[in-house]
Amino acid sequence: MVVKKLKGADPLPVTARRQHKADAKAAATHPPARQRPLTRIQKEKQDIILEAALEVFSVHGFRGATIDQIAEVAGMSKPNLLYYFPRKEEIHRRLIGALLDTWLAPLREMDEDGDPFSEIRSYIRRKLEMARDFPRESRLFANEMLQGAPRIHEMIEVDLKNLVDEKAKILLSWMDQGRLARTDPYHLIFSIWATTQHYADFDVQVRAVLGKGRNGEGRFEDAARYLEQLFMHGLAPRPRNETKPGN
Amino acid sequence: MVVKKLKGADPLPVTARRQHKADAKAAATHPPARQRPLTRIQKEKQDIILEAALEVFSVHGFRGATIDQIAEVAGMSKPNLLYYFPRKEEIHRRLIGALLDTWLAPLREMDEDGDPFSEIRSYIRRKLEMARDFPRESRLFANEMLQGAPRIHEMIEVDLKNLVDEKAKILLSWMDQGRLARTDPYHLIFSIWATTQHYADFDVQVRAVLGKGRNGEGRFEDAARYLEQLFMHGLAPRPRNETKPGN
DNA sequence: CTAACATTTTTCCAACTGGTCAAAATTTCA
DNA sequence: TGAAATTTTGACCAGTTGGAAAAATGTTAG
Repeated sequence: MVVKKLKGADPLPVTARRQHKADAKAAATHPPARQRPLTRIQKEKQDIILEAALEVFSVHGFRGATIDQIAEVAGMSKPNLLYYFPRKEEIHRRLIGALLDTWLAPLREMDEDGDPFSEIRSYIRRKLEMARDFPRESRLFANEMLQGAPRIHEMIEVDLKNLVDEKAKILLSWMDQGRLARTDPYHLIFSIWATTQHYADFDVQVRAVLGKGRNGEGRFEDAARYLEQLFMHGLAPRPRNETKPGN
Repeated sequence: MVVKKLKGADPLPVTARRQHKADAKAAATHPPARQRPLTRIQKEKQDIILEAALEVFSVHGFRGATIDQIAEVAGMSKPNLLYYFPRKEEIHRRLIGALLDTWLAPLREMDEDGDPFSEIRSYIRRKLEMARDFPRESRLFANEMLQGAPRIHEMIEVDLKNLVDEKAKILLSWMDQGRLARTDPYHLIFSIWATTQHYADFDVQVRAVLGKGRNGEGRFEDAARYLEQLFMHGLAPRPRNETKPGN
C-alpha cells in the first residue's frame, strides 16, 4: 500500500470551515498520543467504534452520518467517542483504508499459473461471498464511489490501478494463449465487480424484485449459478451435455 | 404507476421531529396552491430547482445534501427555493418519482415478439446509454438503494417488481422455445442493471483504473463491445468467424 | 495507599440545518 | 394605470452537528 498518511493535505471536502484546535495540540493529555503502544482497552474501544461507524457510514455516507449516531450505536457518549477518534474524518479514513485491502484480496489471489476458467470462476465466487458476508463494507465503498471518492482518490489511482493493471496483463496472456475469449480485460474485471457487488449494494431492490417469498438466502446461490453460466457461456442456447470449457 | 400520493402516512425517517406548520396551512397565500394551474414561471423555477437538486442529491444522498447547497446551485436564496418546494423531502420525492419512470423505460421496450438476442442486446445498449447520458440520475437511484430505499419502497415493490415479473415471463418463454439459454431470468436482468449502471455509479473508479490516457469517452464503446460479447457468448474462447446467435 | 495516567461525563459552543414569516419587490391583468 | 396576485428577500428560530474544555472517575505501578 502506498497511501501515505496524508497529514494536512487532505481533500477537505466542504467541512474545511472551522479551524480545529486539535491540529495544533496533536498529542496533548489525550489518548491517541502517537507512538504510545496502544493499550488493550483502547484497541477494543476503537474496534467497537469502527464497527458502529461502518454501520452508519455504509448507509448514510460520510456527510449523512453523524457522530451522535455512531456514538449511540457504539454505546458510548459522543465526547467519549471523540476521545478515541478526535475527528469524524479520522474514523472514516480508517475504515476505508482497512477496507480496500481486504476488498481487493480476492483479486490478488487470481493466479497466473492456474486454469483461466477456474481462476475466474473462483474469483467470482469469492467476490459474491464478500457481497453476502460483508454487505456493509461493500456499501461503504459504493457510497464513497458515488461521491466521487474524495477521500480515497489516491488509493484507487495507485493501489487499485496497479493491481488491476497487473491482473489485466495475466488475463491478456491467457487470451494470447487462446485459453480465454479475446476481449477487454479491464471491462471483464469491471463486470465481475458490478455483478457481484450488486447483491450487496442493491440488496433491497434484489429482495423486492424477487419477492418476499422463500428466497431467504437462496438468492446468493442462484446468483452464483447464474453468474457462472453467464461468464462461462453467455446466454447463447446450447445443446444439453455440452462440455464446459476448462472444467 | 401505482405509487399513491402518500399524504401524511409517509415513512418520515428521522426528520419527523418538529411539527411543521405547512401541513396545516396547505394552501395559504403561498404558491403550490394545489389545483391552481401552475404558472409558466413556476414551472421554470421548479425545473431549475429539480435540476440543482439532482446535482446535489446524486452525490451526497438525501441526508448529506442541504437545502442551502441546492439553492446555491440553483442560483436562488434558500427561502425562495422553499417557496416552491416547502419541504426538502418534497424535492427528493419528485425527483425519484419522475426518475423511476424513465429509468425503466428501456426495460419496458423489451418486446416479446422480437428476436431474443437483439432484444437483449438493445436493452443493454439502451441502459448503457442511460448510464452515459444520465449518470446523475443513476447515482441518485443508487444512493437511494444504498440507504435501503426508505423513500421508495413502495415503488420498487409494486411498479418495479411487476414490470420485472412481466419481463421475466417473456425471458422464460424464450428459454422454453430454446431461443435463449435456460437460466434465471431475474438474475439475468440484475446482471444487466449491474454491469451497465456500474459505468455511471462507479465512474471515478472506472476512470481511475483505465488511467487518464486517451480513454476520454471511448470507455462506453469499449464497454458496449465487451458486454455484448459477454452476454452473447461468455468468456469461452471460440474459433474465428463463428456465427453469432440470432444476429 | 497514592501519584500518575487513562477514561468518562458534564457542560458548553459556534456553525449549520430545515424551515418560518412579514415585508418588499415584481409581475399580471382588468 | 393601479390593485391584486405572485415572487423574492432579509431577519429570525429552534434543533442539530462537530468539536472543546475541564472536571470527575477509574486504573495501575511503585
